[in-house]
Amino acid sequence: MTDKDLEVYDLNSFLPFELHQASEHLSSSFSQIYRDNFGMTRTEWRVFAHLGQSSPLTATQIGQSSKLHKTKVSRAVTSLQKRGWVKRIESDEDRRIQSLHLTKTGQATYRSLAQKALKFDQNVKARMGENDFQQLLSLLQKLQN
Amino acid sequence: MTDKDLEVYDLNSFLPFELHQASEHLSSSFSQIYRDNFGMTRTEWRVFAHLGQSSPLTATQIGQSSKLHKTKVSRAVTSLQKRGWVKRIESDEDRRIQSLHLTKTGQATYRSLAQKALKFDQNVKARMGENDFQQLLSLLQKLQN
DNA sequence: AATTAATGGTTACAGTTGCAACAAATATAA
DNA sequence: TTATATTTGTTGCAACTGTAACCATTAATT
Repeated sequence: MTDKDLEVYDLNSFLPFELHQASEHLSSSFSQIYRDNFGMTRTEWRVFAHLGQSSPLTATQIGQSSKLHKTKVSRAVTSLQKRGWVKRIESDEDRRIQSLHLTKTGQATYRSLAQKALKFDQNVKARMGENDFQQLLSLLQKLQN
Repeated sequence: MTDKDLEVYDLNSFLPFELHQASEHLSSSFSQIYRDNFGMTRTEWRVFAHLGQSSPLTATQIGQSSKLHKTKVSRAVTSLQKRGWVKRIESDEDRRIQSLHLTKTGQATYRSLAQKALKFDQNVKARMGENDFQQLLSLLQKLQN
């Protein structure tokens, strides 16, 4: 194998890998918080947070904006509902659709977790520096267009 | 809920979410390639690529640098070995350790996939622009320190 | 109106995963 | 040496996941 070949086959900066590792790094670190405090799985937390930020949402909408598979969303919603954090309201116009909301308890739980999440984010921001943090966010968004 | 509260609980730029979504976006897009061409799973591809880039590696080393759980690594190695892409060589010095290599066939497969991966990366780079791409990579690396 | 297609969401099943417990080998301590 | 702790890697089991098939409802076509 020549040097040129080595260059060609070098994946040290393959973007999907770097993204995955950075993502795993942060997510697994934050997962301790919702797991230890509320026994949520990663999927449940993601769905829950989407509902905390804007509700009502349909399952399909959550799937689109969270990029989670629809069966994952379906199961997470069922589980969150069983624990009393989410309630479903059937639509009168289209009876296939349920609009999903947080319950009172769910809202309180969300506030607690969201505050921890923001604290977490601020730690990262402090470590990276404000500029780099903002730039990273905007580059990530740009990537998805 | 006051405006100030809303601001506090807004997670629209929660970094773990953005990273996850960007990561999923790219990974699921590239996964078609190794799945369709070689029937590899995502975990297998990650392990395989690490071995393609530098070998020999031990399972523990792969786990550390890929940030994959050790059971995932263990199972991926077993599977890759069964398909004839990876071989294990037991260490004489420490018989707990196996050094892992690609076979001849594995190397050829790696070259094929790595080229596709680089093409994929270059597409992303072209869409984002060279500068943004490089900056994103370096910010991701910075994040993990 | 009757038939067909499309949409929202759930579920059965098989495959994948993470945790905890484990065996085997090596390192450390008594 | 013997006992204890640590490290490397695998496995049983329960939980989680993706695919495909499915039901119910609504939209489009005839």
